[in-house]
Amino acid sequence: MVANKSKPIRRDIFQAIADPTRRAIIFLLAVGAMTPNAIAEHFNSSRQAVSKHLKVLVECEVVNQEQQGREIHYHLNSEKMKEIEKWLEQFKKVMENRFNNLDQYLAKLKNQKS
Amino acid sequence: MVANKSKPIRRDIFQAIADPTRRAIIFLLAVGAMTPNAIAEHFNSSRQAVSKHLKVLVECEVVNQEQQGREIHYHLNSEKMKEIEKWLEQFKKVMENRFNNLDQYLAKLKNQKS
DNA sequence: TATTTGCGCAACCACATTGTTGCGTATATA
DNA sequence: TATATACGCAACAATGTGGTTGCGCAAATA
Repeated sequence: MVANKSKPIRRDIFQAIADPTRRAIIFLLAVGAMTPNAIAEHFNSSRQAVSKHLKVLVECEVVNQEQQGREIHYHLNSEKMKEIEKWLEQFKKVMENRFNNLDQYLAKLKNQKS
Repeated sequence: MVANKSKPIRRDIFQAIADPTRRAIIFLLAVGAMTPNAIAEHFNSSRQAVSKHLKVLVECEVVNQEQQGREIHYHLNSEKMKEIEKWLEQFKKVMENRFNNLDQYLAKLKNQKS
Protein backbone atom coordinates (compact mmCIF):
# COMPACT_ATOMS: atom_id res chain seq x y z
CA MET A 1 0.00 0.00 0.00
CA VAL A 2 1.94 2.88 1.29
CA ALA A 3 4.83 3.23 -0.97
CA ASN A 4 7.74 1.01 -1.73
CA LYS A 5 9.92 1.78 -4.65
CA SER A 6 9.51 -1.31 -6.82
CA LYS A 7 12.93 -2.88 -6.85
CA PRO A 8 13.74 -5.45 -9.49
CA ILE A 9 15.26 -8.70 -8.35
CA ARG A 10 18.97 -8.24 -8.61
CA ARG A 11 20.77 -11.01 -10.43
CA ASP A 12 24.30 -9.91 -11.05
CA ILE A 13 27.79 -10.96 -10.14
CA PHE A 14 27.72 -8.84 -6.98
CA GLN A 15 24.62 -10.64 -5.78
CA ALA A 16 26.30 -13.93 -6.65
CA ILE A 17 29.33 -13.31 -4.46
CA ALA A 18 27.41 -11.71 -1.60
CA ASP A 19 26.91 -15.05 0.13
CA PRO A 20 29.92 -16.86 1.66
CA THR A 21 28.60 -20.29 0.68
CA ARG A 22 28.27 -19.14 -2.91
CA ARG A 23 31.80 -17.77 -2.84
CA ALA A 24 32.99 -21.17 -1.64
CA ILE A 25 31.01 -22.89 -4.38
CA ILE A 26 32.62 -20.60 -6.94
CA PHE A 27 36.04 -21.61 -5.68
CA LEU A 28 35.13 -25.27 -5.84
CA LEU A 29 33.85 -24.94 -9.38
CA ALA A 30 36.94 -23.00 -10.35
CA VAL A 31 38.79 -26.26 -9.89
CA GLY A 32 36.36 -28.27 -11.98
CA ALA A 33 32.74 -29.01 -12.75
CA MET A 34 30.82 -30.79 -10.01
CA THR A 35 27.40 -32.18 -9.16
CA PRO A 36 25.25 -30.70 -6.37
CA ASN A 37 25.88 -33.73 -4.17
CA ALA A 38 29.63 -33.51 -4.59
CA ILE A 39 29.49 -29.82 -3.73
CA ALA A 40 27.25 -30.38 -0.72
CA GLU A 41 29.73 -32.88 0.69
CA HIS A 42 32.17 -30.02 1.15
CA PHE A 43 29.83 -28.06 3.39
CA ASN A 44 27.51 -28.46 6.32
CA SER A 45 24.71 -27.44 4.02
CA SER A 46 22.19 -29.90 2.71
CA ARG A 47 22.00 -30.81 -0.95
CA GLN A 48 18.84 -28.74 -1.31
CA ALA A 49 20.46 -25.67 0.17
CA VAL A 50 23.37 -26.02 -2.22
CA SER A 51 20.91 -26.59 -5.04
CA LYS A 52 19.27 -23.26 -4.25
CA HIS A 53 22.59 -21.46 -4.27
CA LEU A 54 23.38 -23.07 -7.59
CA LYS A 55 20.08 -21.82 -8.94
CA VAL A 56 21.01 -18.28 -7.95
CA LEU A 57 24.44 -18.70 -9.50
CA VAL A 58 22.85 -19.91 -12.74
CA GLU A 59 20.47 -16.96 -12.73
CA CYS A 60 23.44 -14.66 -12.23
CA GLU A 61 25.09 -16.46 -15.16
CA VAL A 62 28.12 -17.28 -13.09
CA VAL A 63 27.54 -20.99 -13.51
CA ASN A 64 26.28 -23.25 -16.31
CA GLN A 65 24.45 -26.55 -16.14
CA GLU A 66 25.32 -29.60 -18.17
CA GLN A 67 23.10 -32.65 -17.93
CA GLN A 68 24.89 -35.99 -18.04
CA GLY A 69 22.53 -38.84 -17.57
CA ARG A 70 20.80 -38.28 -14.29
CA GLU A 71 23.63 -36.10 -13.04
CA ILE A 72 23.92 -32.41 -13.61
CA HIS A 73 27.36 -30.96 -13.80
CA TYR A 74 27.73 -27.33 -12.84
CA HIS A 75 30.65 -25.45 -14.19
CA LEU A 76 31.92 -21.99 -13.72
CA ASN A 77 31.61 -19.23 -16.27
CA SER A 78 34.79 -17.50 -15.25
CA GLU A 79 34.17 -14.70 -17.77
CA LYS A 80 31.51 -13.34 -15.44
CA MET A 81 34.09 -12.93 -12.73
CA LYS A 82 35.86 -10.34 -14.82
CA GLU A 83 33.02 -7.94 -14.18
CA ILE A 84 34.19 -7.62 -10.60
CA GLU A 85 37.64 -6.81 -11.85
CA LYS A 86 36.27 -4.22 -14.25
CA TRP A 87 34.34 -2.56 -11.45
CA LEU A 88 37.42 -2.55 -9.24
CA GLU A 89 39.46 -0.99 -12.03
CA GLN A 90 36.93 1.80 -12.38
CA PHE A 91 37.02 2.34 -8.65
CA LYS A 92 40.79 2.54 -8.62
CA LYS A 93 40.70 5.02 -11.44
CA VAL A 94 38.38 7.26 -9.44
CA MET A 95 40.66 6.96 -6.43
CA GLU A 96 43.70 7.92 -8.46
CA ASN A 97 42.00 10.99 -9.84
CA ARG A 98 40.13 11.92 -6.73
CA PHE A 99 42.18 15.02 -6.03
CA ASN A 100 41.50 16.33 -9.50
CA ASN A 101 37.88 15.41 -9.12
CA LEU A 102 37.81 16.96 -5.68
CA ASP A 103 39.00 20.20 -7.19
CA GLN A 104 36.26 20.00 -9.76
CA TYR A 105 33.76 19.33 -7.08
CA LEU A 106 34.87 22.19 -4.92
CA ALA A 107 34.94 24.44 -7.92
CA LYS A 108 31.46 23.38 -8.77
CA LEU A 109 30.16 23.80 -5.26
CA LYS A 110 31.87 27.06 -4.49
CA ASN A 111 31.98 29.79 -7.04
CA GLN A 112 35.29 31.10 -5.97
CA LYS A 113 38.91 30.56 -6.80
CA SER A 114 41.43 29.55 -4.26
CA MET B 1 11.46 -26.12 16.03
CA VAL B 2 11.29 -26.10 12.49
CA ALA B 3 14.82 -25.68 11.74
CA ASN B 4 16.79 -22.84 10.35
CA LYS B 5 20.49 -22.79 10.67
CA SER B 6 21.09 -19.61 12.67
CA LYS B 7 22.97 -17.45 10.26
CA PRO B 8 24.88 -14.52 11.65
CA ILE B 9 24.24 -11.15 10.09
CA ARG B 10 26.81 -10.76 7.40
CA ARG B 11 28.69 -7.50 7.54
CA ASP B 12 31.58 -7.70 5.17
CA ILE B 13 32.78 -5.96 2.05
CA PHE B 14 30.84 -8.36 -0.15
CA GLN B 15 27.62 -7.46 1.60
CA ALA B 16 28.57 -3.80 1.25
CA ILE B 17 28.92 -3.92 -2.52
CA ALA B 18 25.94 -6.22 -3.11
CA ASP B 19 23.59 -3.26 -3.52
CA PRO B 20 23.89 -0.98 -6.56
CA THR B 21 23.03 2.14 -4.54
CA ARG B 22 25.79 1.31 -2.08
CA ARG B 23 28.24 0.79 -4.93
CA ALA B 24 27.29 4.22 -6.24
CA ILE B 25 27.75 5.73 -2.77
CA ILE B 26 31.19 4.13 -2.58
CA PHE B 27 32.12 5.76 -5.88
CA LEU B 28 30.83 9.12 -4.67
CA LEU B 29 32.80 8.88 -1.45
CA ALA B 30 35.88 7.82 -3.37
CA VAL B 31 35.93 11.35 -4.71
CA GLY B 32 35.54 12.96 -1.30
CA ALA B 33 33.73 12.90 2.01
CA MET B 34 30.08 13.92 1.90
CA THR B 35 27.05 14.38 4.09
CA PRO B 36 23.95 12.16 3.76
CA ASN B 37 21.99 15.02 2.21
CA ALA B 38 24.66 15.71 -0.37
CA ILE B 39 24.75 12.02 -1.24
CA ALA B 40 20.98 11.74 -1.45
CA GLU B 41 20.87 14.60 -3.93
CA HIS B 42 22.68 12.35 -6.41
CA PHE B 43 19.98 9.70 -6.32
CA ASN B 44 16.26 9.27 -6.45
CA SER B 45 16.49 7.85 -2.96
CA SER B 46 15.37 9.79 0.06
CA ARG B 47 17.81 10.95 2.70
CA GLN B 48 16.60 8.24 5.06
CA ALA B 49 17.15 5.52 2.51
CA VAL B 50 20.67 6.77 1.93
CA SER B 51 21.15 7.01 5.67
CA LYS B 52 20.29 3.33 6.01
CA HIS B 53 22.76 2.37 3.34
CA LEU B 54 25.39 4.47 5.07
CA LYS B 55 24.66 2.63 8.29
CA VAL B 56 25.30 -0.69 6.55
CA LEU B 57 28.48 0.68 5.02
CA VAL B 58 29.67 1.84 8.44
CA GLU B 59 28.90 -1.58 9.91
CA CYS B 60 30.86 -3.15 7.09
CA GLU B 61 33.67 -0.72 7.96
CA VAL B 62 33.79 0.53 4.41
CA VAL B 63 32.90 4.03 5.54
CA ASN B 64 33.74 6.19 8.56
CA GLN B 65 31.74 8.93 10.20
CA GLU B 66 33.13 12.28 11.21
CA GLN B 67 30.91 14.70 13.08
CA GLN B 68 31.37 18.37 12.18
CA GLY B 69 28.91 20.53 14.00
CA ARG B 70 25.52 19.21 13.11
CA GLU B 71 26.78 17.70 9.93
CA ILE B 72 28.22 14.23 9.64
CA HIS B 73 30.80 13.64 6.98
CA TYR B 74 31.12 10.13 5.67
CA HIS B 75 34.36 9.12 4.13
CA LEU B 76 35.56 6.01 2.47
CA ASN B 77 37.91 3.53 4.07
CA SER B 78 39.50 2.48 0.83
CA GLU B 79 41.62 -0.13 2.63
CA LYS B 80 38.54 -2.28 2.99
CA MET B 81 38.18 -2.36 -0.77
CA LYS B 82 41.44 -4.25 -1.04
CA GLU B 83 39.75 -7.30 0.42
CA ILE B 84 37.85 -7.70 -2.81
CA GLU B 85 41.11 -7.57 -4.69
CA LYS B 86 42.66 -10.14 -2.37
CA TRP B 87 39.73 -12.48 -2.91
CA LEU B 88 39.97 -12.03 -6.66
CA GLU B 89 43.68 -12.78 -6.55
CA GLN B 90 43.02 -16.02 -4.69
CA PHE B 91 40.40 -16.92 -7.23
CA LYS B 92 42.74 -16.30 -10.10
CA LYS B 93 45.37 -18.42 -8.44
CA VAL B 94 42.93 -21.31 -8.20
CA MET B 95 42.01 -20.87 -11.85
CA GLU B 96 45.64 -20.96 -12.90
CA ASN B 97 46.29 -24.17 -11.02
CA ARG B 98 43.00 -25.81 -11.70
CA PHE B 99 44.35 -28.57 -13.91
CA ASN B 100 46.76 -29.70 -11.25
CA ASN B 101 44.08 -29.43 -8.63
CA LEU B 102 41.60 -31.21 -10.82
CA ASP B 103 43.72 -34.33 -10.74
CA GLN B 104 43.88 -34.15 -6.97
CA TYR B 105 40.18 -33.58 -6.68
CA LEU B 106 39.21 -36.40 -8.96
CA ALA B 107 41.48 -38.72 -7.04
CA LYS B 108 39.91 -37.61 -3.81
CA LEU B 109 36.30 -37.79 -4.95
CA LYS B 110 36.43 -40.93 -6.99
CA ASN B 111 38.07 -43.18 -4.51
CA GLN B 112 34.77 -44.90 -4.58
CA LYS B 113 34.75 -47.88 -6.87
CA SER B 114 35.52 -46.68 -10.34
C1' DT C 1 14.55 32.98 22.19
C1' DA C 2 12.21 30.86 18.33
C1' DT C 3 12.67 28.56 14.12
C1' DT C 4 14.89 25.97 10.69
C1' DT C 5 18.03 22.38 9.37
C1' DG C 6 20.74 17.89 9.59
C1' DC C 7 20.33 13.53 10.83
C1' DG C 8 19.63 9.28 13.60
C1' DC C 9 16.15 6.15 15.24
C1' DA C 10 11.97 3.45 15.60
C1' DA C 11 7.91 1.50 13.61
C1' DC C 12 5.97 -0.31 9.73
C1' DC C 13 5.52 -2.72 5.14
C1' DA C 14 6.42 -5.73 1.09
C1' DC C 15 9.39 -8.70 -0.64
C1' DA C 16 13.93 -11.40 -0.87
C1' DT C 17 16.98 -14.68 1.18
C1' DT C 18 18.35 -18.85 3.25
C1' DG C 19 17.29 -22.66 5.10
C1' DT C 20 14.13 -26.81 5.88
C1' DT C 21 11.11 -31.15 4.59
C1' DG C 22 8.55 -33.77 1.38
C1' DC C 23 7.41 -35.27 -3.15
C1' DG C 24 7.76 -36.33 -8.16
C1' DT C 25 10.40 -37.86 -11.87
C1' DA C 26 14.05 -39.48 -14.64
C1' DT C 27 18.07 -42.38 -14.73
C1' DA C 28 20.94 -46.09 -13.31
C1' DT C 29 21.40 -50.65 -11.47
C1' DA C 30 20.45 -55.29 -9.22
C1' DT D 1 10.89 -55.21 -13.25
C1' DA D 2 11.85 -53.36 -8.78
C1' DT D 3 14.62 -50.42 -6.20
C1' DA D 4 17.93 -46.96 -5.24
C1' DT D 5 19.88 -42.58 -6.59
C1' DA D 6 20.23 -37.65 -8.43
C1' DC D 7 17.94 -33.83 -8.66
C1' DG D 8 14.42 -30.09 -9.19
C1' DC D 9 10.46 -28.03 -7.34
C1' DA D 10 6.91 -26.56 -4.16
C1' DA D 11 5.52 -25.30 0.41
C1' DC D 12 6.78 -23.48 4.60
C1' DA D 13 9.29 -20.72 8.29
C1' DA D 14 12.44 -17.34 10.11
C1' DT D 15 15.00 -13.48 9.26
C1' DG D 16 17.17 -9.82 6.34
C1' DT D 17 16.67 -5.99 2.98
C1' DG D 18 15.20 -1.71 1.26
C1' DG D 19 12.07 1.47 1.34
C1' DT D 20 8.66 4.64 3.73
C1' DT D 21 6.80 8.13 7.34
C1' DG D 22 7.13 10.40 11.60
C1' DC D 23 9.47 11.86 15.73
C1' DG D 24 13.03 13.90 18.53
C1' DC D 25 17.21 16.13 19.43
C1' DA D 26 21.20 19.00 18.72
C1' DA D 27 23.24 22.63 16.08
C1' DA D 28 22.86 26.70 13.26
C1' DT D 29 20.44 30.83 12.28
C1' DA D 30 17.10 34.65 12.35
